[in-house]
Amino acid sequence: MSPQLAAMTGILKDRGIRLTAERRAILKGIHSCGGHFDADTLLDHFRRRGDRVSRATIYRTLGTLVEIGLLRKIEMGDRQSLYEPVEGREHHEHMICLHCGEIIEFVEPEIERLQDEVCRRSGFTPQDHTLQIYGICYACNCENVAGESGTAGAGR
Amino acid sequence: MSPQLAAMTGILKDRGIRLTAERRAILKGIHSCGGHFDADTLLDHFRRRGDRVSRATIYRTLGTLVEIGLLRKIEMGDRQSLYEPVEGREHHEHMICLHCGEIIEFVEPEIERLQDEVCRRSGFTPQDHTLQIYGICYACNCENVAGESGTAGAGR
DNA sequence: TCTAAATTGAGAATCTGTCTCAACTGGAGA
DNA sequence: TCTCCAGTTGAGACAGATTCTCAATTTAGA
Repeated sequence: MSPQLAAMTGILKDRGIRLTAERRAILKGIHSCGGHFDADTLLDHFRRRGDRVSRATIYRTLGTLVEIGLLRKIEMGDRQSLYEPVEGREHHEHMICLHCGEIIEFVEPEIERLQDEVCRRSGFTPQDHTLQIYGICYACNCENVAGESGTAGAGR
Repeated sequence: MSPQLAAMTGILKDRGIRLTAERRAILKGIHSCGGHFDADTLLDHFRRRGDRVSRATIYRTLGTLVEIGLLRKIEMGDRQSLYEPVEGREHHEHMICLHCGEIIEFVEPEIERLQDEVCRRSGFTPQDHTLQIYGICYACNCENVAGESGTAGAGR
């Protein structure tokens, strides 16, 4: 068991959340997915491996993991939510490539500070925020310059 | 017909988009709604007035208006989209009160500038972005200090 | 006025996600 | 190790927003 996985299961135990076979599988699945993933990807992952974890359990468990701070939920606007492990990483925002779907993380503390300032000015108490920049990533830009086959497509 | 409405219909004509009775009604409805609205609000608006515009037409037309830049679509994360007229207004972001649902607009050019800088650094070509801050608005803050009935509720 | 093409309406379909409830199970205590 | 029960699960119904389908209708140019 990887140290991260061990840490996660430890946190569940500490919180008095039962370590069921399904939850173990989901934690493992999250790590094998790497970065960002959605509920359906995880469901497919289990189906392909022959593990049986129901849709309801996946959604429930992802919700629990968000609640206890092990995952972060990112609302993508295309009415599908993505999740990403938090594991002590800095709070970051996302650039999303409309061409290849790549998600690039970035950290810009000055933006965070300005947001806080805006809130203070309006007497607004911030609890959470999302900043997403949609556009074309470096790789797709290069490709397009090379290929130049016309419109990039990829909705939104 | 208001000058804004005239301008909007002019834009539709210029684009070769047919001016049907339903589209006229939707344009008028958008203006009478004022600020932010969702597809369902618009549908209700028509139902109450006795106008008959189908749900499909509303969604289709709103999509068209976003496409040609007359409306801006705001994804709220609770998997319902809001729309707002663009009509030459400055690009702004939103603070959303989790308690009363109030949407407060704000402009912060410095944040925009920093975003552009981040993109430039990554070779990312930005096309659009969304920044939403969730929290508790001034009015609800005051109310809570006065009432102090416990948790504010309102999920997320 | 005619006509082709665009648009509409009604309701089915889809897509995420949540809920229900009977069956199951982890793990604390005996 | 055994028991027990509160917490969990699975299957599928359900929900809400949005999109799709396709026949009927309408717009706008000729």
